[in-house]
Amino acid sequence: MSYDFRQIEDKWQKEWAEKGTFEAQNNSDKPKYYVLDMFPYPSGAGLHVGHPLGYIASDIYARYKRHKGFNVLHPMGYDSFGLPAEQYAIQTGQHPAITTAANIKRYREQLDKIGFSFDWSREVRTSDPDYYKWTQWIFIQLFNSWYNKEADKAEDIDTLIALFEQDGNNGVKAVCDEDVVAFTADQWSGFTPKKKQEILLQYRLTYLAETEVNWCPALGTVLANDEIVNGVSERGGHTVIRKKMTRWSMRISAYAQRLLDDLQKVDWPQPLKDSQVNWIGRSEGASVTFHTIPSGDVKKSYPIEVFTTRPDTIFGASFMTLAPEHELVSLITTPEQEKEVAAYVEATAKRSERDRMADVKTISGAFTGAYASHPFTKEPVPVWIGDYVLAGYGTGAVMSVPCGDQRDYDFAKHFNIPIPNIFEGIDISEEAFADKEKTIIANSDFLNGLPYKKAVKLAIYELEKLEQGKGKINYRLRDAVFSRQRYWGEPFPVYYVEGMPQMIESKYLPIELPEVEKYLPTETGEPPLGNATTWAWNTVEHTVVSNKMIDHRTVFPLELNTMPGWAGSSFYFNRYMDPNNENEIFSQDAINYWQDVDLYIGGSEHATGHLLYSRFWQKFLFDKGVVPKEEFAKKLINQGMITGTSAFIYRIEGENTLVSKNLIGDRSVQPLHVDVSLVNPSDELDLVKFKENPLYADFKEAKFLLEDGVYIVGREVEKMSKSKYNVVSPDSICEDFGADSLRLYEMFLGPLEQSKPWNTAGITGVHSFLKKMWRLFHSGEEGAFNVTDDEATADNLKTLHKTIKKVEEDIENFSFNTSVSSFMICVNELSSQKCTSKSILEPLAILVSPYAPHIAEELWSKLGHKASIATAEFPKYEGKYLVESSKEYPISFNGKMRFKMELPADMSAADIESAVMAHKKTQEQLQGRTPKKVIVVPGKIVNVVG
RNA sequence: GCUCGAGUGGUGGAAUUGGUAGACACGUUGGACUUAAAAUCCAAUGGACAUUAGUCCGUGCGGGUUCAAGUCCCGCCUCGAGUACCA
Repeated sequence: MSYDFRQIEDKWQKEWAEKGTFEAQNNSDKPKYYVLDMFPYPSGAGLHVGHPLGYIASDIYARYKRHKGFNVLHPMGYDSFGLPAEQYAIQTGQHPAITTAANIKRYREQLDKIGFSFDWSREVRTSDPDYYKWTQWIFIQLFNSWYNKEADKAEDIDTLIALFEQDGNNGVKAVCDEDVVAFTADQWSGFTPKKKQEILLQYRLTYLAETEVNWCPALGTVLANDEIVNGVSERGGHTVIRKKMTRWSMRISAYAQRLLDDLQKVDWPQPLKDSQVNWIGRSEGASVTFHTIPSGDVKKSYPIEVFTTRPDTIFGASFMTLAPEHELVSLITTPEQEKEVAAYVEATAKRSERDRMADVKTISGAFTGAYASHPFTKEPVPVWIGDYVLAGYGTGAVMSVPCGDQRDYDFAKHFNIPIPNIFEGIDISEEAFADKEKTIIANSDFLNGLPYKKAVKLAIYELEKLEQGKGKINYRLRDAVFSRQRYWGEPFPVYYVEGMPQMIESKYLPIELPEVEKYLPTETGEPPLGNATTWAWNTVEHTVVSNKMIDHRTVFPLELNTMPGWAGSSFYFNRYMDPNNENEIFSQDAINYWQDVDLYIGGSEHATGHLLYSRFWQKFLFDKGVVPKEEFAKKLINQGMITGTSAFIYRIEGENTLVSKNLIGDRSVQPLHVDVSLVNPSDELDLVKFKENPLYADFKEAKFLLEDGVYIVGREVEKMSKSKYNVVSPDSICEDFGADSLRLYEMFLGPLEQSKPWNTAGITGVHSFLKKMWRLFHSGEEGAFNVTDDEATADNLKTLHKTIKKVEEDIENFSFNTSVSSFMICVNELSSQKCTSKSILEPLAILVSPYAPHIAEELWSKLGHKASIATAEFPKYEGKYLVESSKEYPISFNGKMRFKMELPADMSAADIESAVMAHKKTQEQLQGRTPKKVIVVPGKIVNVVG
């Protein structure tokens, strides 16, 4: 019987499922280990061979840890809310829940075929009401919390109310809206309930705010910054414009510093940490307030607050620049400048974000006619507006120091604004000087002669004395918009009374998504949930009205937006610990046992989205005492992307003729994607199948220009995608070579973290390794199972232990590719040694089992074991079998102090030692000195360092 | 522009901490077994000269440190990823 992978794989996959082999217990004497994959969005296209790469790696590690005696949690689920299902619903009327369920079924079938050791009893789906009940619950917790800067943590909103009652908001150090108004305890108690709610909303960790949002008209929805790439929507590439809307926001900015600091606590890839650091964008400096000088036309003085990282250069500030959107622009502009300013503001508003970013070189701006008084010199400083100042960063206004900042310099040159030099011994006639380290300040009153750091300190000190500034740390990280005008997302547990948001009590959760007739926004521009009016009323009736006295005529009673895609994925890793708990998000026992994720594997594209939001929610839940760890994942690995290798045919322009790649010459041709399944590994197109394929009906009558009778296609590496016809599905690989071959091959392809193109050609290598391994256990014409109790030879043991050592090291270092090589060497050696010893083959099966679990399991059972190989003990490495030796040799001396020495055969470690000593002596005679260091390279050579 | 990362045979990639460069695999060539093919097995496979031994050159380029450099240092080149008027 030969290696029948189909039969073996079917058998064991069934067995694992039936016996629940991989179900983890929430308590155990064994140490715990939590291995997690980023759960997928179940798209309609199914899996291609690129998707399982990370899953295979994590599965190998999970299986390895089980062999090492750990109680392993290795779950899988689906991030099943999302835009594609909704857009499909808009087009076809098919309910997203139905398409999503179908897609999940397909995903599950595909995943099962690969033989993963997932604990499916813990599956979660973010679109499942039993799951999003807890997404809604966390939202309520966030609403009922504020961020206490003094304690540096989130606290219950009641503690804030207590503070207000005691002493107003004087002395309350909170992260809150910028425009909170001061009030006393007396004033607080005098406020109407509505007024109190308005104030509290400015402190809550999730709050309603009228913000400028990224509105995508084509998708009819709001997008987060990270959903926009190069000014267009990530999905679909549609135009995005700025628009003011009332949205829910998450006060993630409260956690900016902790999100930054705690990166040191986690073992995550440096590039990923770098991009989070960059995204958070901490910069230290000062906020400085300039006051405008009243004039005949504008009688009032307005304070303009700016943020600068260079307060030391304040004496070089020769003008100020506001973002065109800045709220003071209309207030301070003088009548004679009004026309010009209005025209400029309108022009920038028209330009999309994309245009503005694409063209950063063109300098534009307008003078407002206003002047502000310099804090120290009291000289008038002209106030300009310019689109190089961004409304969304800092205060949307800058003090412009042309001698120290290239953008200010260019602006000043363009508009003929003076460029005073405040740097000692620096020529600024050509460009600005921005080197902090070489800065010595001049022409700056009390700052003269000081270097950068000292000047910054003194400038801030003096500004504080004038009450016109203070040291400040600014973050680029903005609060995250949390509302989407979509159907297929979590509904908010929110209703409104007199326009103020109220939380529905937790006991009524989940607030389930209603059925709607249409998945588009309503005709009045409300979100899709606005189509479900009975739902809205019934929900309020059921959860609120029957319990409280609420006026039925309150305007729209329920929140009609839904939550964004990242809501459900920001805590799922914790829910896996106790996924079927109906009463709690998870039991304290479960979370205290599993604690956090030990190994998390997923793509780097989530660096500033999912991974940042998840850290934020984890920190919040930590503050509230819900989770015991402040970071949710100790170690993280980014697997690389497997790209596709597209194939091209070439049609001669204007003719129905297809020309083989190498015959194109200087003909003008149109390259067309051709399905990669029609091309063999030698790049030859299968002309028969090609002509039969209805996709290529246009070419039925086409002429072919062939080389040596075959059509050679062109190749190019691209992202795997249906539209490029370069998708290779794992199912076809499993069908042809088996899941074990697929698993081994994906690992063998190259380092896990590296991107690489898929190329099916090489898979025969790993496949024949499996066949060879099978033959170690089976012999004769019929291939009967054949393992003996023979004692292992020294060579056998050496081969085995060498492999144990290598494979163990490789797994610990996540170098899975090289361990596959080790398996091949091991099997080659054992087969040339004709090893049939059970004492060798049994540990070998365990060694291979994380990589090729089906064949290992089969052999394990044939060796007479009743229990699954999954928990068999990983074999121990014994170094004594590894002493290497080889043949005789002459000692040579090449004049460069390098000596080669081959060691005699059958030498023990002690013999090698004495040979080295003898060698040292020889060298002493030759050189007249003793070598300091001797290095033995296993096998053949001794190098002596003199 | 800035920040990371990477450049090794025909190809994917090995190379422990500075210690035999090219493991392992694909591909190619030759051979065995076959009527034949497939499968399997064996051998060769960085380049050049020599074909018996052998010698020289070789890890993007140019320098340097070292007995010894793919690996460390300095200066370049190329490619990839992320990010970008962030004051």
